[in-house]
Amino acid sequence: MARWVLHVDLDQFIAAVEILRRPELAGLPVVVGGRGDPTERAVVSTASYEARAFGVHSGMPLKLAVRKCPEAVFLPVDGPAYDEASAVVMEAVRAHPGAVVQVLGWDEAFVGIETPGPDVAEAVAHAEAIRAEVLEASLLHCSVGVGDTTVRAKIATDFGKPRGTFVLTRENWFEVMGERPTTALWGVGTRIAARLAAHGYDTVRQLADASDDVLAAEFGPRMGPHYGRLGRGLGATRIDDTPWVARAHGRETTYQSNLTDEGEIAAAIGSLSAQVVEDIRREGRACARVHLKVRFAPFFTTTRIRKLAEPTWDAADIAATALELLRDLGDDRPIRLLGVRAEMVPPVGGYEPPRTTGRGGPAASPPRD
DNA sequence: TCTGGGGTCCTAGGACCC
DNA sequence: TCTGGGGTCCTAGGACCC
Repeated sequence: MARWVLHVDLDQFIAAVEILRRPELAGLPVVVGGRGDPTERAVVSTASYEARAFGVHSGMPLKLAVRKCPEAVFLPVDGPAYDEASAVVMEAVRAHPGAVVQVLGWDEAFVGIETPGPDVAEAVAHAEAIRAEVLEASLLHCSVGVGDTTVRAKIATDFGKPRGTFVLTRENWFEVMGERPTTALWGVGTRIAARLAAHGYDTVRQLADASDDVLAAEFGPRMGPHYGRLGRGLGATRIDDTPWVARAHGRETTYQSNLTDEGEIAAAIGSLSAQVVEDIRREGRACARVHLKVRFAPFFTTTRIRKLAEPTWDAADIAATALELLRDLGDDRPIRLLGVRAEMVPPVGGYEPPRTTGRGGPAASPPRD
């Protein structure tokens, strides 16, 4: 018997959902982001493959996207539509025989599979079946990475895109990844890569061979060795389908014109706090700590945290604490962005694994003792 | 070009207690 | 006068992912 990790990832998910309900957009460059107005301060959530051919990609300001591709169709983000499509997809994945499913976001999930024999072809057969089942249920195409760890499966998916399957295991890890830059790893961004490069670790293979002592001295006793393991493709081999429990909910808004007026700022914090309270009420857990995030013009962002004397459900308490945090900053530059986050009282007994799911979260977290 | 909005986790250092 | 070592709690800040 062998254990495999599959990573299922929908192709251009958000754009695909939009094209599904507006078939006349098929084959056109489609860019989804913000309110769909490329003159506003907002960024691209997803671009269709046709738009990507013009150099448009996720995270790019809409203002830049429209320059790169003036003929693109710009659409607003419609979260509820993606929630609905995602639910259909995940239901199809969960229905696959033997699948243990850990959802990572709207458009991706890990699937644990056990096969009778050791041959990876058996895992690939599951991957192909899941792709067909997802397509049948949702009319959406996906790609699947097959691996012997979460890290390898996750990275494999990119090589399978679009509409394909790719296998990445101990057997071909270094052959495929060894000479690639460390940023090709899930969990290594440009900052970490720069610090690794300062020690002479530029490629995945160099990181894999790095000394744990050097890594620990640079990144700490937990994260250092963790990066070494990433370089070797190591990660979880077993998928945990424990439902994810939110730690916090937050709301933030980038204002089309900067805020300077005190009353305007207080009103903005009040509105954000009210939205946050709606979200934590749905969870049934009170707010224990308030986080304030502020981006001052031109582009300086900072956050502050304050624990509340007593957990609260009251938006006015949260707003008052957020305003206090802002006042304590003593910075009166114009504000581009405000965010209020409510960190919730942990459930009795603390949080169960998995810790790294929900939308976002550090990709492959180091193991905890 | 001008940088969203939703998240999670790690590290470091200070305060405080024993 | 000089001041250990362990533990916990808290905040600030950084990093990453989708």
